[in-house]
Amino acid sequence: MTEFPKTVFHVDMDAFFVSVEELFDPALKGKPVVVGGQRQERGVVSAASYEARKFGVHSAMPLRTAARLCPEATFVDGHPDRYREYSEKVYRVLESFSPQVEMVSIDEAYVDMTGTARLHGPPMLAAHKLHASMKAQTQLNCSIGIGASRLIAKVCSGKAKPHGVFYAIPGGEAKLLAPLDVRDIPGVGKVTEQKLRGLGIHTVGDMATIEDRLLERHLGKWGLALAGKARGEDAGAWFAGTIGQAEPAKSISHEHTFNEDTANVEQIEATLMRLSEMVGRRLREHGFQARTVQLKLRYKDFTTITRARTLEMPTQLDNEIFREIDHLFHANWRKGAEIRLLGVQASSFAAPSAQGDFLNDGDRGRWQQALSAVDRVRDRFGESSITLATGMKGGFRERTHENPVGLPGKDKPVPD
DNA sequence: TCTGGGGTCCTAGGACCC
DNA sequence: TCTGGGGTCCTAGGACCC
Repeated sequence: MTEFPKTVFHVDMDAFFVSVEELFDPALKGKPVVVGGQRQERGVVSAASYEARKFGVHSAMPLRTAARLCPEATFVDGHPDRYREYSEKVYRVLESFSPQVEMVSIDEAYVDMTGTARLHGPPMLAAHKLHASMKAQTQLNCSIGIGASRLIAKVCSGKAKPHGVFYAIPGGEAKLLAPLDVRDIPGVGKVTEQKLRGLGIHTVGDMATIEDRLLERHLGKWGLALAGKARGEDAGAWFAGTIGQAEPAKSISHEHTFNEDTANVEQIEATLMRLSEMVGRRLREHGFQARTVQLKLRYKDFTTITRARTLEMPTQLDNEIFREIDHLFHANWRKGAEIRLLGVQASSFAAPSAQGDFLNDGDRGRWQQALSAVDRVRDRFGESSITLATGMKGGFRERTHENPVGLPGKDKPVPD
């Protein structure tokens, strides 16, 4: 048996959000486009077209900054549903090239192409076939990096942008990495970069000359991992590991930044209720029961706290989540202080409990049934068709928008 | 020009148990 | 009796990614 050389593709969609928006509005093509919100809004750029990038606009930049740098840009709200839909199309294309596909984000994936030469030809040929197939089936462009490990492939896809292929021939990894800025290594952010600069380390090559223990002392576990490998030894194994199915989620969260800071308790509680509903809904969708519930609170001055509580009984119910969150809020809010952001997170998922016990559990059972009914209404009429009231004592109080739907109190029948 | 939203992983300290 | 140490759970904060 011949050992096939490990061949990993890192496939990165080009300006993904912008490209998807262009499919829905072809007039955007060739123009500077900023996705993420309107020009005067509080928020940041999710994605910028290559035309907008020429003006210095890039993702994570405040929208208002982008508007100043590029006044002629068209600002577009993001459409997560569209991106998810296209992400699935991308996945299906990749899956037709190899069974080992791992989406690492909505617009990026690792594909293990080891041993596929008979089917798809050598790596460069396979990559060009993938380009063509991607374009034909999704109308989108991607960039492809090829290497003997995830890290090498990832670095290569960066070099391939836009709409190119970059192949690191096995054996040349250390040479490829040496001139790179430390910041190009995934996992090295602003803070780590500054620490490294303080040690006189600017490139991956510099890193190779530093003693392991020094890196470990300054960067901990991660530093140690970087150290040996920067020398090129075992470079092929950086982040090597099985490429396969995504792991199940470990947490589910929603957060909201107010357009204007607020200390209005009703507005705050309404927001916490809405966030709790969104989290509960997704827990039920996934069949998860969460043991830990966490509140996130960011004040006007950007100081941020999180406060968590682990429950005796895991839950997936909006009202139980909200009860904990509301309690955490009142126990920790500096009363009267203006709030910029609120967040609700659920984590520590328990194995799905015995359904029977749960459903027969009196009050909780009724809530479970009522919320399932709410989920069905939302499936049919949209998210905004129905919402629970805040300050819920006892059963539901109805509060509806355009599409009024009555919710049951706990003694009333559940509608279908 | 103030700084989104949804995630993962790591560190560190305290409680608690053996 | 004057004080060990390992393991696990929980909480809070922070770095980082797209």
